[in-house]
Amino acid sequence: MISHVSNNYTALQMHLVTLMQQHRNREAKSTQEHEIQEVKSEVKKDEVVVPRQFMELVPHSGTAETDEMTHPSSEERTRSGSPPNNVEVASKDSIKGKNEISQFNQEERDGKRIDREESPESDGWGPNKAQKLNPAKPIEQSTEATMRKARVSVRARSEAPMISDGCQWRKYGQKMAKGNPCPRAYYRCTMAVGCPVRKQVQRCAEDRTILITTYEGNHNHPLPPAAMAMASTTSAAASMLLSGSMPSADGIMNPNLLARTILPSSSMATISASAPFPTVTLDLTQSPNPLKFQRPPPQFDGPFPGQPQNLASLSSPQLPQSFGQPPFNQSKFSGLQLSKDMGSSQLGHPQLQQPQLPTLADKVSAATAAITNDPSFTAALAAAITSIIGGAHPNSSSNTSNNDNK
DNA sequence: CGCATTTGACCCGCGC
DNA sequence: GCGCGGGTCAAATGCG
Repeated sequence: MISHVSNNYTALQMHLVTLMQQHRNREAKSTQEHEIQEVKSEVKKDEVVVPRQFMELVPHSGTAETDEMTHPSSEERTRSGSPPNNVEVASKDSIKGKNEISQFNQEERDGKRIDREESPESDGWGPNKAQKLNPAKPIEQSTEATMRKARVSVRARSEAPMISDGCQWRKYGQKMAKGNPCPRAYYRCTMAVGCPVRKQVQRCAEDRTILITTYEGNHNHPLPPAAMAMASTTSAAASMLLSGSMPSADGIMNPNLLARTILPSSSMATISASAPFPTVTLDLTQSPNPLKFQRPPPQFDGPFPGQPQNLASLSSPQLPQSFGQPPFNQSKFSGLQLSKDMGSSQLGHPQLQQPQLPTLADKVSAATAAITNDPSFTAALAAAITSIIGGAHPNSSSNTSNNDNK
């Protein structure tokens, strides 16, 4: 049934894109007789709905990260390297509440942002310091803070005090969090001087075997393969969340809607925008529970009951990519249903599962891809999970990630 | 001795 | 304005 729904949904998307393109062509012809401003407004409208988000999301995929690996220093500085930085541009505009962005403007602001962000980083990580340094730009600062606060949280069962994720971390603080008898530990990345990435590690209050690791920020240095998976997840997640927060007449995407979209079907990846900071949660603690598949399919009865078209518009920017592989989505999606209860067993024996059966990462990727049609996000999710599950196998991690990208 | 960790102090935002 | 909680700093401490 889910495959059927997915089929219909895909067909609907294709139809929508076709209509939009026809509409656009017609407008382009007819507006030759109209005023130039009218033409501009149409074009802008289209840019906001389709190419803009496409432009933001695509570079955040694994390929962008790979570029960083091969050209770490110079590339990083010119285009700032860290995907959510682009997101910041989007959210900045979202706060300003204007849909007047063009690609040119975006580049221009990107340049400004680099200059802004470089100084606080070289000065240390403190957002407080950053705020003190630039007291004259409250709006942009708050947006920047929002960008930086986009987080990826990973829940996994582990007896160890910290999950090995390929990076080097230094503990810089520990606090007792309210409502949790277990202390929360604060770490920052020490693989490069001035790397802004931080993470928090805390045990779940309800189940202390569950370790909750929350990542924040983007690395400013090349990463080992195992660490890259997690980093790309952070980037893609932040990208997804914040690009979805931008306003438009069509309501491109709402994180709450997205959360409702992903949650009921996979129960593995959830997105929360209601938290103090937008957070993606990867839940790797799911115990086998076949009954979950008895649940009804996702119902879009969320906070936006009258706007099912939001879902279509959110996915449409990725259509050119996702349309190239509908069989991929569908087949893997059904694979998820068949073998989801392998999730916990794979945690213990990742290497045994790969040759014959789809990996857990494949399944999550397929599930989220089928729903979101966002290749960069789903690939990153899959890579992250592979990274965690196969923490001792960085090669398999990167391979799986690459395969997912393909 | 150098580095990492610990831990109390401090800062800041937010709600009342 | 005040208190609270989250997050960070930095001196003290521990460890190899």
